[in-house]
Amino acid sequence: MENITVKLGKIVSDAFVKAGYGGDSAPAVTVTLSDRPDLCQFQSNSAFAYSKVFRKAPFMISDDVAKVLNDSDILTAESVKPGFININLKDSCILSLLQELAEDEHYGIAQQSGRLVMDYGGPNVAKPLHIGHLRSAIIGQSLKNIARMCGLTVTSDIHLGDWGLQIGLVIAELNDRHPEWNCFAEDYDGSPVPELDVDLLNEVYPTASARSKTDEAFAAKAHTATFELQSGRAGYMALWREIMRVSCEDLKKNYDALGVDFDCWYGESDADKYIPGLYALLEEKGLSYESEGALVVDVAKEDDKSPVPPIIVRKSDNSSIYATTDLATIIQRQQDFAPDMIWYVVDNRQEFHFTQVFRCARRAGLVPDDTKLEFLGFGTMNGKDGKPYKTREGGVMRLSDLIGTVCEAARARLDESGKVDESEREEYAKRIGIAAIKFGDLINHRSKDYIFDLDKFLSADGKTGVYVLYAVSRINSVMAKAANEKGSFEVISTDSERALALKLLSSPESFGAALRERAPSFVCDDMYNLAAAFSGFYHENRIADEEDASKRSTRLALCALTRRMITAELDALGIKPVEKM
RNA sequence: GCGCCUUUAACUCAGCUGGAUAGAGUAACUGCCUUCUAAGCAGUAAGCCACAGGUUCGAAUCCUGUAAGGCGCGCCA
Repeated sequence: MENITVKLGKIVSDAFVKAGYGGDSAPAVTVTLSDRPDLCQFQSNSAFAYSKVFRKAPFMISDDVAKVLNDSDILTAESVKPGFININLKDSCILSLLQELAEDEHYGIAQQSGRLVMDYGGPNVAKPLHIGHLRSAIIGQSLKNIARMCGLTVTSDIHLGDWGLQIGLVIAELNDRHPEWNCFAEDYDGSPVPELDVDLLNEVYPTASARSKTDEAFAAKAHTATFELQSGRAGYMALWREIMRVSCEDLKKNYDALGVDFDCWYGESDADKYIPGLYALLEEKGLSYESEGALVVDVAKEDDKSPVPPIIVRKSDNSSIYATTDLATIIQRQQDFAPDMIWYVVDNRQEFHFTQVFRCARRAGLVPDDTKLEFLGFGTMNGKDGKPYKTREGGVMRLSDLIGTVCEAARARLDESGKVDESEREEYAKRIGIAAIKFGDLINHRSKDYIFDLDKFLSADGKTGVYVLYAVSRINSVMAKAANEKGSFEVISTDSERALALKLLSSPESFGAALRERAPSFVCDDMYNLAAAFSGFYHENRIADEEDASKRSTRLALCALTRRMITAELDALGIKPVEKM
């Protein structure tokens, strides 16, 4: 289905031509939602642009165009000084557009095509998920859903950090503690390695990481272990597989709880087999050379405002580095998926690194020239003091702790209200908690830092995920009262009905905006506004017990369509609604 | 030092390619539950859009500069 402003844009554009303002030099005509809802529903400011080309006062042009537009039987137009064209849809038109929207299988979202690979999540194995991992997961998941709803073919890849120094650190630390383990023997025989558990891993990594900063000998051991692992040392590989088993199981559990999933659970290690080919290609094209013992590729450009140093593709100890695996992964993705775009949903602070990686990939021709490699950076979650969020104890908050705390608050509120059966409260509390967390994050623009306020999440008043779920549960409730009645769009009799209707018609555009800007906040914000429009409508009109049949029928149809649209938006944001609350 | 980002109401943030009176939520203050869920609705108050120039008929929005804060700048990811 065509977006409403696009549809109107064409009509107004035709009117410009009919009014005598055509030709190749004529600017594009645009129609937008009105900035002044008290004056009109939609507006076009194109007469201003036309006045420059046609050397005529804007008002004279808008006047001519409005006259033509008023011949239409679906809208009324008014020319307002200095040159605005104010447009209102006739109610009959609104009603038929609502019907069209209700029948559209894509929720009115304009469809596009393309193949997209998305890289998000990016957790390191052997490290617990903390709130620093939250944004990549939920922004990535949401962008994936949005892209799919817009018609794109998307493959998502978690891109585990499973092949770098962090693994070497864990191996070195375990080796120190348990030198007797079979996997550390030079002549490891392939027998099963000792079983690990996630709590152990979660403790070992931070310890090893801290130790490497002060203990040079230990750091050297970790580097050696990393290199030997990457070289395929059997005992280390066996231990690595055990680390992976334990860690991935735990990661899956955490991502499941968040409602985040991935089509591929590839890691840096899966790119390993493309590394020799990468080195060969770089060598063959004469791009790589040795510098201070490392293998590097120049990626500077003449118009760089500040010097861009060469990218290191192989460390001086011969082991690979994140640039290596990122480049090799591009080869893998090109080979497996031949995407039109690859999106990286990664912390803003990695932008420079990806600039280097993308430039190197271009120089080496790892993907066709028209394949887009995009860095979609996200901002940091800061505490109320504006610094990276820390718990009261000063540590980093575990993701599972955050989810638990917020869900507990939701549970307490459900217990208090008593609207939900005991048997369903736990599940509903989880959904409400996750909704609060996801909405609270996604309402912020992807690329900006934001202040994370746990108290705000717990109170859940106002512009929150809870508000939206509450609106949905009220729709459920009112529709249940008239369950045997289908509803149809017959008549608009109040302003709040019309406001809701117009909001519904414009909602699909938020998906296009979110996709174009690669930012779920557009859908999130629209969803809130739709829920708010519904709340106003709900309070001002009787619905299930309205006596006039046409009004009742229309209002029920509005409820059904609102629920459908909000549900689609919730779905896009990875939020599950609840039946009641 | 160089580069990138941010600066809008007391607080947290919107503000699309420049356009008509700069918008939400929170906090504050008023009203509204014997009628479909008050986790709600309606309203009041609150803004030299960081500062200074410039472009334009018109600037929170574009350009230049200044200030404050954040982030990044070869062998972590």
